[in-house]
Amino acid sequence: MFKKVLVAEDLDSISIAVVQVLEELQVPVIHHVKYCDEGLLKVKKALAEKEPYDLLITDLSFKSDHRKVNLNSGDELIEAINKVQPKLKKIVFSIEDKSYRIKSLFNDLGINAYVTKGRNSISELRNAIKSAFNNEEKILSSDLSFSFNDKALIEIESYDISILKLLSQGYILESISKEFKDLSITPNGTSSIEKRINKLKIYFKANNNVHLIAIAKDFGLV
Amino acid sequence: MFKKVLVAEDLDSISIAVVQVLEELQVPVIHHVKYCDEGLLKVKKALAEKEPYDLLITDLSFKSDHRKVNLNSGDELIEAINKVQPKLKKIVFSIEDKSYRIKSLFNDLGINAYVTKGRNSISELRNAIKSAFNNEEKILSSDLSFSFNDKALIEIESYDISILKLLSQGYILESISKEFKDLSITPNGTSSIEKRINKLKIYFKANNNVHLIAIAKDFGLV
DNA sequence: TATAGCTTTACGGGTTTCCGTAAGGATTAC
DNA sequence: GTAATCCTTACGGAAACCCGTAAAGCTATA
Repeated sequence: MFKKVLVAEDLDSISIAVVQVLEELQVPVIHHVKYCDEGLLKVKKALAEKEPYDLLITDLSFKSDHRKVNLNSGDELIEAINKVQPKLKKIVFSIEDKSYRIKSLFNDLGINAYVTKGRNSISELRNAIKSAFNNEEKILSSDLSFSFNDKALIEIESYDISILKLLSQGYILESISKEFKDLSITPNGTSSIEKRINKLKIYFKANNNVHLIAIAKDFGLV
Repeated sequence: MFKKVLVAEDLDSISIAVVQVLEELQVPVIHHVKYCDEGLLKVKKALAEKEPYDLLITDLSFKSDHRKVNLNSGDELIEAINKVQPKLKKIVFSIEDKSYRIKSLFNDLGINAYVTKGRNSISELRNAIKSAFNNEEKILSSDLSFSFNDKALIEIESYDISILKLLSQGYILESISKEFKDLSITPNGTSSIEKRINKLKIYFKANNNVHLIAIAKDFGLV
């Protein structure tokens, strides 16, 4: 079994249960942090001391409070860790169940397992830890119904997300076009952007921009 | 201390910790349900058997799965329970931290305490349980900064929410006006609705309708 | 009843979205 | 090299919005 595991989870009510699982599995060293920044620090320190972690279990969303932080989310934490210890095994344990988000975690951040917080998530988590230890790949908790071959959501790319984000911030077409030109994102003609928005509206069956953004919010795309 | 407590919480990772707290406080009877429907059933049954619960601790949002349910949220559960056992003490334990939502829980549903899931929520929860037992009123976990005298959000009423909801569903002004006439909600002229939207835009500092809905989604108003 | 004050509705013009058509440019096929 | 195709951009008219102003309706008060 794993020898040294780091848990990044802000909610104390949840971390208690996660730590319990690890204890059951007889992991000798279990560390727990409530902030992503702390997590990165611990990983770096462990590396420096030549006693690196061999597993990270992290949540995605962390509440913000008075404290100033650099890393705001599990995504950012993983991205930062990938720069210093890319081979660290990573399990994400989160309430998020949007396939788009989860796919990008596997494809872009190289996580080993994804477990959704749910009614039986503790046993799912236990299994995921075991599977990860046995070098299985792309482990998904069983209540997630989508498959990786499902082309539907994968086709929404970062370009679309950028548009949706700016729209949700109150930008009008012309401003988006300008912004894209500044960032040299192409295509950046108002017309192309309009067309892309149109595709998104058809795809998500939205009546208008307002509706589209409401749906995008529901899907967790922005 | 309380003698018989019902916990409604779908996430097993959290309910474990909640039950632990109750055990520490030496509550003799602790029941736990993962669905709101079950919760209502248990309350009714306990009443019928003349051994009613004296405390409910419930989450607000419950994940939906294959199972068909009548009650989808903690709000609905409380509303239903209020019809059969209005004097049951109620603590809400949720991640939600939007003052508008929380205020309505106290004012409309008569809950006794609200504890946000956070980095120190277990001790907050313990304190809230004790305070509720001592008949304190309107108990708020300490990380919530708003006050009940704060007029800001309380002025957003159900009329505004209705508008925001329809907007987020892709309705245009004219359709909203028609819908309101059908439901005999007044005012229902397109102009009045437009004016109200305008107020909301000023209030939330939104540039346009798209922006407004994005913000409303963030605030959990729709 | 008359008047003032507020709310609701109506109206109009400027802006943005919405949606179809088409021109210009790049890439691919042959 | 040329044609076909796709992608990007431009344009224009109708619909919906944004926002200010004014009329109509309601309520309270004297």
